[in-house]
Order: sequence, then structure tokens, then C-alpha cells
Amino acid sequence: MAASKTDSFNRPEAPAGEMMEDQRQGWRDVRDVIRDWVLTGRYAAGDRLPRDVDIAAELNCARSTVLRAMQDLSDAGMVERRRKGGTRVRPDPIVRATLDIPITRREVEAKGGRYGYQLVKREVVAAPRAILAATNVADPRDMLHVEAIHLSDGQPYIFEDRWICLETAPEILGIDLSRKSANEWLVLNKPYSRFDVRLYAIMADAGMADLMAVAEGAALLVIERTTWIDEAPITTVRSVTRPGYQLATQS
Amino acid sequence: MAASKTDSFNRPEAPAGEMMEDQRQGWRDVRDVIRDWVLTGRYAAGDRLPRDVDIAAELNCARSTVLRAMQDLSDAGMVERRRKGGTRVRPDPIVRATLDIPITRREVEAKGGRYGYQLVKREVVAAPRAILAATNVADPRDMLHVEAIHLSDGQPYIFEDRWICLETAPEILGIDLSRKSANEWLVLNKPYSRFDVRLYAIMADAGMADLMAVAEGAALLVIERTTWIDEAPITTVRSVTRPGYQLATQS
DNA sequence: GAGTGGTCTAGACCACTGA
DNA sequence: CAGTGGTCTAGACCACTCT
Repeated sequence: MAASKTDSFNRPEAPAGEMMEDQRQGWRDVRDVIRDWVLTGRYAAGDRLPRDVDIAAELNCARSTVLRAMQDLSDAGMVERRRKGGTRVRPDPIVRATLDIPITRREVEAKGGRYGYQLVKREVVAAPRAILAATNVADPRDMLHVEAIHLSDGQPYIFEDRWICLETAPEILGIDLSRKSANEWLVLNKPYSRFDVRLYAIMADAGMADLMAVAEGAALLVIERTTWIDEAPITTVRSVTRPGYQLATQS
Repeated sequence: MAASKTDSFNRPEAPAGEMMEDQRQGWRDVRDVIRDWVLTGRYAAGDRLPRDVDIAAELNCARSTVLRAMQDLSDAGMVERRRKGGTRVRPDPIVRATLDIPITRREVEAKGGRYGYQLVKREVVAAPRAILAATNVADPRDMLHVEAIHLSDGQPYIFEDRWICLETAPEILGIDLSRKSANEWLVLNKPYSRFDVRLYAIMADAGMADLMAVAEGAALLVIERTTWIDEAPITTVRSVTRPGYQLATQS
């Protein structure tokens, strides 16, 4: 292992009185020290860590620096912080991953494929109960239902089954969805304040097998996403990916 | 407009019920203002935003506050920041989701199920090429191969196919894996500095169908994860979930 | 009520990196 | 080289929430 510059460490294990600790500069180093306290068991799951100000004193830095380090650890899911309650090591360890989902056209082009798009269905109908549930809508209502296929080099890449809330995005009715996908229009014209994503696997039924040009029964990864603007649902979309599709995240 | 206190409150989405009030302070408000600049097209994809100090002057706050807001937008993938290069609206819109993957035992218990665990296989063998590739290891070597099933109320929940690098985690050989899963031991004893996750769908083959008590050909979501400590691989695991399993993320 | 984290400020200096 | 974001500091005050 090549020793990077952040490697040389001496653990602030037993500070003797008021002698000055070595000051590594940078909140990342402070973060690493605190992380090591947790990983080496000095503080176990559920334990309370010292106050920021005390850590700052021990590590000889400003409280803001400890705060910055703690924010990082909090974002990573390692600790939980509460006013007055202090900072605690998260009781149940988790893996927190970040996942980027690009626009399909961009994704295809980035992989060097020729992007194609095909509208399959466009209708205004009463939304099924499952869609109402996904969007947290109580009363039955009409929505715009759009089915489309994204192609890479002429081959089906992602099948998109989308429902758009007409109360929130009525302008969509005037858009020609046979050329440009609803996704792209929505991204550019309908900002959202909240969304959620669900991932699961399905077997291709006869209809899906035909649309995606795969064998019936093929296992397909589905990315389901719903977006809202201030509690008003905008759209919910079920993206069925082609066989072998892989969603990678790194951190 | 004379630069005064009650300036720069241009949120198109803001309800107009209240009379104009003093600008609320807080980096979240600053963030929302900048976000609206982007969403309303004042700055398009790829455009360069003003310098932090200028935004601070316009919004009448400290530069640190703008910085905090920008960090949030940068984390969310909306803008990209570079020293000297300034802040630019990210050219290709993406959806960035955060995904929490708990320890399986915790997950089962949180859902109210009775957790069970069963060791299927434990062997030290030469790692296949696919595993070497996943861990970025060049030379062939022996690894500990562990197969196990996590149960919920006696039913198969997740099948775990794991390879553990003996150079990095030799202590695992002394652990009794017939009672406690390798996952739990690793989480508590082998901190990692980096990991990646891959998600995809598979069809259950005959062997998998038998292990998971599902029909052959069932579509199963797979969560594949590899962890390293400073470039040294620790473990790579393929977690095959039961039918209907869903991974949800929200933000 | 009081303790703790969260935020803001103002300024200084550093570290990248584009022109 | 010079412009821009990144970080640190020291202090003040606020907001939450635990006891």
C-alpha cells in the first residue's frame, strides 16, 4: 500500500494532561479520528460521543471543524445527532449508497449507442388504484397514461410505463409525445421537491416479452419512481430495463 | 431597485398570501433561491453561476452561507463546482437517490419476522475469475467461500453467496459461521474504507429455486456488494432476495 | 430550564486550476 | 499567474429536546 499523505497517524489514545495534540489539518482528518473511535470500539453502537466542543478541544481545532466532520459521518449513517441529545453511534449499522439515475437518452448515448424512442400508448384514463396509492392520492381521477420504449441501436433498452397527474402538469396534454419522451419534458419543465425510488425484479409476461423482444419469463430489473411538488404528485413511472441491465452505485 | 433589506425574494412558487416580509435567513432559503434560478431557466444546463461572493452580496448573506447552500446543491447533483472554474449547472440532469441497506437480521426483525440463519456451505477454495475481477485482484488465490440463507419466519428471505479475502480477514477462519452470519462478524470487526454496490435481476435456476423455495425461473433481485480497506479487498457478496423483495430509497 | 447541536458572520489563508 | 472555491477560526446567537 502506498502511503498517502493522510496515512501517518498516531492515535490520540491517552492524552497526558494538557499537552497539545498533534493537529492534523482538515475536517477529513478529524472525521477519520472520530470514525476510528467508533470502528475500534472505543464507542460502541448506541454510545454517546463527547460534545463537539470537547472533541474540538481534544483535537485542537475549532468547533466548526468538528461539526463539519460530524455532518459527514451523519450523512454516511454512522452517527445520529440531536440537539441536547448529543451525538450517538447509530445503533444498527447500515450501508448507505448513493445512486445516480441518468436520463435514458443520455445513458444510451454515454454508452456509445444510438438512441431511439417509440411511443406505444397515450391515453387519458382513470388511474388504477395502484397508481393512486403510489402517488398518495385519495380520490379517483383521470391521468395521462403513457407507454414508450427507449431503444439503443434499435434494440429495446427500457420500457417506460408512466402516469402523469393532470392537475399538477396539465401542459403535458399539449406536448407531442411521439417524438420526445415525457421524461425529458418533465425534467425540463416540472421541477419536483421530493421523490422516491423503488427497485425490484419482475418476470416478463407475454406482452412485456413482445415489447422488449425477450423470452417470456425473463428476469427484468424495474426502477419505479414517483415525484411530487409540495405534496402534489407529478408523475409515477415504472421503467422496465432490458435483461442484464445493472444499476451500479459507489461510495 | 435600491439594494436594501427586503430584496431578492423571487420565489415563483411561493404562496402569495403573506405580505412581503424580510428575507428569511438560512442556507436552505439561499439554496432554494439558487435552485429556482436553475429550474426557471435563468441559468440553463452548463451555464456558469455567479461567484459565491456575488451571490452572497445579492442575497445579503455571508459567503459561508452561500457555500453551505452550494454544497447541498452539489451533493444533490444539480451543480458542479471547481476552483477557478466557478459553479456550473450540471449539463446532464440526473436523479440522485440515497439507499440504505440494513443488516439482514435487523431488516427481518424490523418487519416483525422471526429471524433465522442457516449455513449452506463453507469452503476454502481458489476464487473464480469473476470474484477476482469484482475485487480488483490480479493474482489467483484462495478465498473463504460461504453460502448461507437468511430466513424470515422460517421462510427463505435472502440467499447470501460470499467470498472473503483471507489475506485481509484471516480471523474469519476461526469464527463459527454456523450460528452467526459472516456479515455480522465482518460489520463489527472489519471496517472498510470503500465499497460499491450493483443491482440486477436474475432468473432462479434449479439450484436457486430449491434453496429459496421458489419456482424455477422466478425473477429475483440481486444486491451485489464489494468492500475494500485501503485498496485491499475484504469481501464480495451476492445477496439474492426472495421474490417480491423491494429496495426503496427516498430523498 | 438548560444543554447540545445548528447556523450565521467576518475575515484570513490555502489549494486548486483555467487563461 | 490570478481567480475561484475550500477550509479554518472565534464568537455569537438560535432551535431543538431531554430531564
